[in-house]
Amino acid sequence: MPKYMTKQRKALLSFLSAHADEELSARQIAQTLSGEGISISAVYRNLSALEQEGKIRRVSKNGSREVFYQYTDCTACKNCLHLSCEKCGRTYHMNMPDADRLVAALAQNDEFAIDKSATVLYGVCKECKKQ
Amino acid sequence: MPKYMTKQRKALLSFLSAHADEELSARQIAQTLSGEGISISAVYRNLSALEQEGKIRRVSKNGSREVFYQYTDCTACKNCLHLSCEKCGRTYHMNMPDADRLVAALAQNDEFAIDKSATVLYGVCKECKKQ
DNA sequence: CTAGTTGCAAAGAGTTTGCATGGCG
DNA sequence: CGCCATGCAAACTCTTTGCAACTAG
Repeated sequence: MPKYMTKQRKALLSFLSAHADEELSARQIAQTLSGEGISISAVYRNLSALEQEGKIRRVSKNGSREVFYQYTDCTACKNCLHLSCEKCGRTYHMNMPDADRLVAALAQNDEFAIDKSATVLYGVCKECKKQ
Repeated sequence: MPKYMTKQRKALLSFLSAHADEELSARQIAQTLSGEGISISAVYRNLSALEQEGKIRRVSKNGSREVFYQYTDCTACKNCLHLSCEKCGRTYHMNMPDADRLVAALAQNDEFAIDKSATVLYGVCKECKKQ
């Protein structure tokens, strides 16, 4: 819950919104914004704050220790599945009817109750498949 | 590809096979086996070797930097989806027909080609749901 | 015997934290 | 002006690596 709008936070927010739904590492962000005069610790502190506010999602690939951040209003999609493209790194939000159909199918066959908010499906998206 | 069967490797393998499909951290393993006279570096080196041999899977929850290891022959299930129970931490291997049906359904609706080997579905398993 | 393994300690990478300084409101 | 946020450097955690000593085959 930030109280002041510092120039560092402003720079971070503007950078993030210009790269919505992309996977960015803290290093990547700090490096790009180094010209704006923001330190790596300020980046981390602001990312944590944004995460707590629900404006950002932390993501990581299975089995990897690398963590990325995504500017995505996650309060808006508590009930949808996420698809992550391995080529471009973009996250797609699966609309609820489709998600529910998929989840229901699985519940029926394997008696496994999927947690939609924790699950991410990896693959290749429509756009990247074309190329 | 290990050449010698040292007492350390023996202890590690016996511990792992006693906890097949469970998620274990390197620390956890090293701590439990400290009585057997195995150092943390030997644990890491052996885990890496086992991973390369395909006898172990590295897993991590989305958004977390914590990595766990699972004694699971992953060469056997290159073509099946994995279900991970958030309660007991066990991994279930979804049989291929079901997995393919799910993947096909998604490909049709959203034109997204799922990568089965990279995807893990999180939720609660049959057993844990009962309790 | 001799090459693969181990233990230790040092080196790394990524992230967090304490504290004095600086700036938003 | 007062409190919040920043920068810096130190601390931390997890993992990897170099090297000499040890040991399985």
